[in-house]
Amino acid sequence: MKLDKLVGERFKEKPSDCVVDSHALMVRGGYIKFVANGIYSSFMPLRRITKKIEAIIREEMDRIDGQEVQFPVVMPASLWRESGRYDSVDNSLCRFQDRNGSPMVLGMTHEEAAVHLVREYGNTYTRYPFMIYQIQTKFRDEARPRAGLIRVREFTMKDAYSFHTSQEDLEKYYARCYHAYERIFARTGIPETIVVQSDSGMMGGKISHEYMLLTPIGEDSIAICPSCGYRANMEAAQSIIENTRDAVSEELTKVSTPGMHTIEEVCDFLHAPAEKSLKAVVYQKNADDGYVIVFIRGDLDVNETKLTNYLGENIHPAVITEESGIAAGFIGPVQMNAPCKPLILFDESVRGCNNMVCGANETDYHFTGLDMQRDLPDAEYHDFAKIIDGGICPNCKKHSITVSRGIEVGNIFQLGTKYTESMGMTYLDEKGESHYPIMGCYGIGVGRLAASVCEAHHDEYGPIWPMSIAPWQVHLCCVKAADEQAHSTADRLYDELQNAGLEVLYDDRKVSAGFMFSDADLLGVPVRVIVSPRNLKENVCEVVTRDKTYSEKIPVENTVQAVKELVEKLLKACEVQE
RNA sequence: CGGGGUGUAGCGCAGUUGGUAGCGCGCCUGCUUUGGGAGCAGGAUGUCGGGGGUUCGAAUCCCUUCACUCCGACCA
Repeated sequence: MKLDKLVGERFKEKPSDCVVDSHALMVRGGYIKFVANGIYSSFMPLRRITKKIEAIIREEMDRIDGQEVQFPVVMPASLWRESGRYDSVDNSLCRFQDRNGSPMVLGMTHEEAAVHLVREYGNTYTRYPFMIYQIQTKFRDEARPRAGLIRVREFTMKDAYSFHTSQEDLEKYYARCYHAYERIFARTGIPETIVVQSDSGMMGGKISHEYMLLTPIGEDSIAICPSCGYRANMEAAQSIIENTRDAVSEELTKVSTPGMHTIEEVCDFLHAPAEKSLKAVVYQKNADDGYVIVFIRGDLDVNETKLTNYLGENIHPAVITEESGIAAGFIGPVQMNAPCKPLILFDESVRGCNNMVCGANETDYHFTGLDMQRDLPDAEYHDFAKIIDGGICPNCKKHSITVSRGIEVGNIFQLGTKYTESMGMTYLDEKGESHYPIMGCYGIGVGRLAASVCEAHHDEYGPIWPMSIAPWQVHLCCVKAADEQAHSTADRLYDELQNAGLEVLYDDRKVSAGFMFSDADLLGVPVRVIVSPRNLKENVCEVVTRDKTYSEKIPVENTVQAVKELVEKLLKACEVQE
């Protein structure tokens, strides 16, 4: 490929709406162009990268006996009504009508299509297990796309669905897929990706894991225990608190706290530490706006995923109205008799505590000396708290938890029978009895993976692509292309490098060296060959790597061989052992 | 969905008593240059996000609408 014919411009200035590096570099480097909110077109360099990523994914899926299929992007609503998701999913599912007025949806995920495809095929136990996968466009009308390709509305995803006749068989296959995913991320250049336990939510599944690339720009928070290796998405991490109880319980006393709404204000005013206060967090159920109040230790936060899972329905932060009778800012568990009849829940962090500060359910008043055992003997406690940095590891019980940010580049999920049951997929076992197959599902966002590799491997000048997914393997620069000898030498090398089976991007534009090198940096090709009159005086070419770990002057006649060996070495470095 | 911000050339931005639409980069032509985004000269590019209003006159003032973006909520 000649660089002067490459469609897509590179430019120097950072677009003002880019806040993460991978986004800015992909726009500046001529990889993507913004089309609409969360929707991008890709130029050739990114297309070449994603094709290589897809090829790696295919190899690994095929290695674990996957069969590549393809589902439609547009599906009839009836298919989604079978699973119940046509009504249950929020408006991130894009619904529309065709010319006949039939309701249709754009595929945001393809469990329904997968079950539909194999519903008849899978009617006998003899055909299990099997896995089908596709690499295809998804559309999710996300509320808030951000960070370039990290979170978009239209994207390419590899999604896989496995079908089993027993939980044991699913688990066995799940382990193979777990391993295949580790290989995929290692081969695409981010072996540092970690696996974390994740929330399986209300999906009916039991176990799920997410593959996270740790980076400050990530959208997920991950609890990690360096001591024992425990790793979990914060949504799923159990919070353990050592409750303290003073030897002497004070009297429950109503005190005036005029205008003190927040925990900080109240605790400052009463000279009490936040750990000795009871915070009320108010939610409403999405379904009927019924109020839910969670009492939690003042210094902790509610993990809304845990709360949603406990309730079995979705919630949102409450709008506290006059009619509800809730005294916002002064809510407490004692003498709570608001007309709206809120559901009262207690977090484990306040179990059995005494001498606590809490609201008195009366504007401008709090109680001191609350004793959970004495004053609220019937309280039931559940884990609703967010795990905190420095918190107790649920596994090894040490105070060792660190919280980091990460990008979710993939997930695997033991789905169970949610879709096979709802969609009526059954098989007959050897005794002639009918059962629902058990499913697993496994996803990887291809574009997000490309952006994540860029995020993990770049410098201020551009991406540094790993050889395994680089848009080209070699970037041939002819500095001072007006010089006849240099140009003819570079032309010859271009042919010879290609004849040696290498993917070459050739820049023979008559531009300044600085301009040429800046473009090369933005394109991030791992090996660069520089031909110039200056080098030719010594009869050499410069061969350097984008990451600057290698820089040699090679005699011109040996250049092709040296470059080929270097490329092979770098390719090999991306491979993983069995 | 809640709260903030921004819309002026491909990109980055300036533009207040309301009076002919500007700068830098990029682009085109020519010459000179050429090892980390070169110099000179000339040139092209705008429904000032859209609609409505006030006014002799609106990028500028008013109303309205749309888009993008950031923080939060949501995320099958």
